[in-house]
Amino acid sequence: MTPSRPTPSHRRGAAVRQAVLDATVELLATEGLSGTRVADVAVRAGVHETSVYRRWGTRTNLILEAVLSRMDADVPVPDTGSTREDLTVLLTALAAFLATPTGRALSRLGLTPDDAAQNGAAQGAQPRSEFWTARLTQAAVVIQRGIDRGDLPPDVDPEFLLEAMGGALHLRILQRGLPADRDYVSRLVDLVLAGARSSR
Amino acid sequence: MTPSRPTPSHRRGAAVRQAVLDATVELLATEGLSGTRVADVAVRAGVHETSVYRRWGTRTNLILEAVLSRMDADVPVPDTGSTREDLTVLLTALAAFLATPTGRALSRLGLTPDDAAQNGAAQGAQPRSEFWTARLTQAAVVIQRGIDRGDLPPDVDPEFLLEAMGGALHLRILQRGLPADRDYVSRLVDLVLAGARSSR
Amino acid sequence: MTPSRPTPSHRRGAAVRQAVLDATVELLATEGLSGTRVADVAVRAGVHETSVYRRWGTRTNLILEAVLSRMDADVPVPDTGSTREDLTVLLTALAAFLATPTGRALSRLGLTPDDAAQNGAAQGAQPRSEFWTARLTQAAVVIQRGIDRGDLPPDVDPEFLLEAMGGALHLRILQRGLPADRDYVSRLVDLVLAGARSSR
Amino acid sequence: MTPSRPTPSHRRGAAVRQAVLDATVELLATEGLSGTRVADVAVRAGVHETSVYRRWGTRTNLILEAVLSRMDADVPVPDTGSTREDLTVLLTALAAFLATPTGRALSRLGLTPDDAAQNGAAQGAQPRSEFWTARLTQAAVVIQRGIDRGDLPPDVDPEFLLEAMGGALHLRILQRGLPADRDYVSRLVDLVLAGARSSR
DNA sequence: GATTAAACGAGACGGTACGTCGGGTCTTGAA
DNA sequence: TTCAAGACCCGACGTACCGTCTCGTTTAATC
Repeated sequence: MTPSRPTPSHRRGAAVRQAVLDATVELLATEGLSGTRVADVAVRAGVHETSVYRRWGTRTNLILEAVLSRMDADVPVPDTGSTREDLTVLLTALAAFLATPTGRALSRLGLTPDDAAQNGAAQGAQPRSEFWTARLTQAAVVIQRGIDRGDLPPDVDPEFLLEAMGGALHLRILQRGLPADRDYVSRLVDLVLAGARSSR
Repeated sequence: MTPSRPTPSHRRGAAVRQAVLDATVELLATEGLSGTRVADVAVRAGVHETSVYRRWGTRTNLILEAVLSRMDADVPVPDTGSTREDLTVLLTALAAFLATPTGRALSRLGLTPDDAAQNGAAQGAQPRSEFWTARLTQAAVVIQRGIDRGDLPPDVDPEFLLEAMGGALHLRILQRGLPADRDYVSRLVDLVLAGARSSR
Repeated sequence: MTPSRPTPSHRRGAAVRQAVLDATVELLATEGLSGTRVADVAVRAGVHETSVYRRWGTRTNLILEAVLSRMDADVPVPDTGSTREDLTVLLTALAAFLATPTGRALSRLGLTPDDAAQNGAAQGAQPRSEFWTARLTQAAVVIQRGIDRGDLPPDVDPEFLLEAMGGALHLRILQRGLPADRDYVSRLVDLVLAGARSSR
Repeated sequence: MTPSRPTPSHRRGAAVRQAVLDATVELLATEGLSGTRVADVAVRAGVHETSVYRRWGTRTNLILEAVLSRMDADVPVPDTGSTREDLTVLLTALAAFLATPTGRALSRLGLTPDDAAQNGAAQGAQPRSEFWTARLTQAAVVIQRGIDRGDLPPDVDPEFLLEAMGGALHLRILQRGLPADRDYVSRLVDLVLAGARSSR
């Protein structure tokens, strides 16, 4: 299954890192979030548990990194020439990813440890938050191209629109456990596009 | 099935039940999700830990029930006479609830145990899923009144619209850790209302 | 198996008592000591758990009474006309009983609750102790008949001899888990009889 | 399999092991069997409860090992030059040990878990059984020396005699809760010695 | 034959201990 | 320096079973 993973007893740096990340994603996919234990990851990666802790510090960090890297790979930003098509493709990929055990894990990781951000302001590094912001910013080009193309009015807020669409999928798939098929995505894109064109 | 007359045990049971649920909500609010331990809940409720396990079986069940009952109480369905206003009020309340530690807990509870729904179909009872469905159905009257009033075209799908709006808040608040102020809610309502009026 | 046990919903006194005792012995035989739970006994006896506690107070009391009554029934005092034969029969029956799960339970019940008799003197009722004393006294007639018959010198201590023989079986069967066959019993009787005849 | 050199983990392990065993014996002596809780043992040994479970698996295993090691230390095999004296010393020590809370615990530990040995044959490791066998074998030299010395006929069975004497003490002290003073031990030795010399 | 007290059914609860799980740390030896 | 190895710490979860409590209900003896 996994390509011959060299285990020369003492591998170094990047090799260990990648092996662990791969093992994490695999376990996430087969065992789910709570079934993904650091010890198991270590065994599967052919690495000692201590090494994992040395590098990532906590289980949450490890999983977060694994999941986010996976999402980056699985949900690319398309460029088909059509705003509508771009969004459909993007959201379909997102829906597919979220339906995955790996994707499901994302929603359960909490901002940093638990809900540390109890006080109004975000005081520390919040990897997940930053990730979403980065992700939305990346995807914003799809909207931007629509504006440039004249498909959309120039005053729309790209991130806002994407947040609305992504959020719908998030809620439907992750919270409600319902599927988001092509038709659903289509209606969603239509709704938001129509709203964006006529609002204000 | 409902006992014709509430036996004394039932009466005592109900008292215990409520005390535990209240204690859970309180701890959720002050200690956060991971800080809410069954033992502490029991102490605070003046009840023995075993009684909690007898009734709810697992920590997750307990917290789920507590959170959901709380949300029902904190996010009522308004009826102001204006569709726009109804939605604004509803979503503002939802946003406020989600920003709460109690609300935050909701997104981290997973469908039933972990991600048990690995196999395509939902095979068991999934309290959270059912809850959202019920919640959206309840709130659908707001949209329906808009249709009756002529505010919205008759062919819109109430749950779909609510899912889109609720999802946006969900993603923004719970995943991104950003606030959703009144203005944000406003724009969201505008977007979806405009989309609903002109799409298709 | 059990003869039609009348279960007219609310049985009284002696009937309940006997049903519970029977159920206890049965469970002891099939499930062993630690597998004999009060709740199970109650179910099997067709009686409510509370009734068991009302009557016997503690699990230990219940089991003790059940075991002792059983031993009285299973290990009768014989009278064959021969001292040697009497002892052989008696000890063989005892060995058989001790090899039983029910018999095995006896050695694990402790004097009263735990080891309450830490202080030198026995301060309370110790049913098991009394039971053994009574049992040895009963069986002493076998020795006494031997004395009367001239088989044994008049100054031997009946209880002492029985204690030695019973103890050997006890240790061998209950502690060592070894069988005590007819030959073993025979040698034991020979040893003690020979000792009693020639000592002092 | 035995590690050629004790690794540091082993060294630390041994320290923990001894501390736990000591703590167990102490608690056994002061609190009795049922008062000896794993948690308390751990605290007293300055070790975490989990470490105890890691090593011994169950409370029973722990206590068994503690008790048996203690008995080995408290009941040495004497060599006074006189068979009668050897036996008296040996049995007196045994009686003293059995009268101890620690000794008392021995009789209540069951063969392995409960009465698992329900089926005729001993299918697994039964530490207590093996212990007694080893103990009797050790003590057999006392009898053997008696034979060599001409005190006893050459065809007597050493273990058999010891079992008889040990069993008497066992029954008297552990089951009947009665004391076994020096005179009692004396009579017991006399009885068995006389029997052994003249029987058959 | 109605009344009443003792015994029983029923079900939840209190309480204590056992054992499990998994995240995370520490020490030492070796590559 | 990094990693392997293995025991440990720590804290929470969940389970098992004993025994108690309250109250409704039945039964048997009494008036």
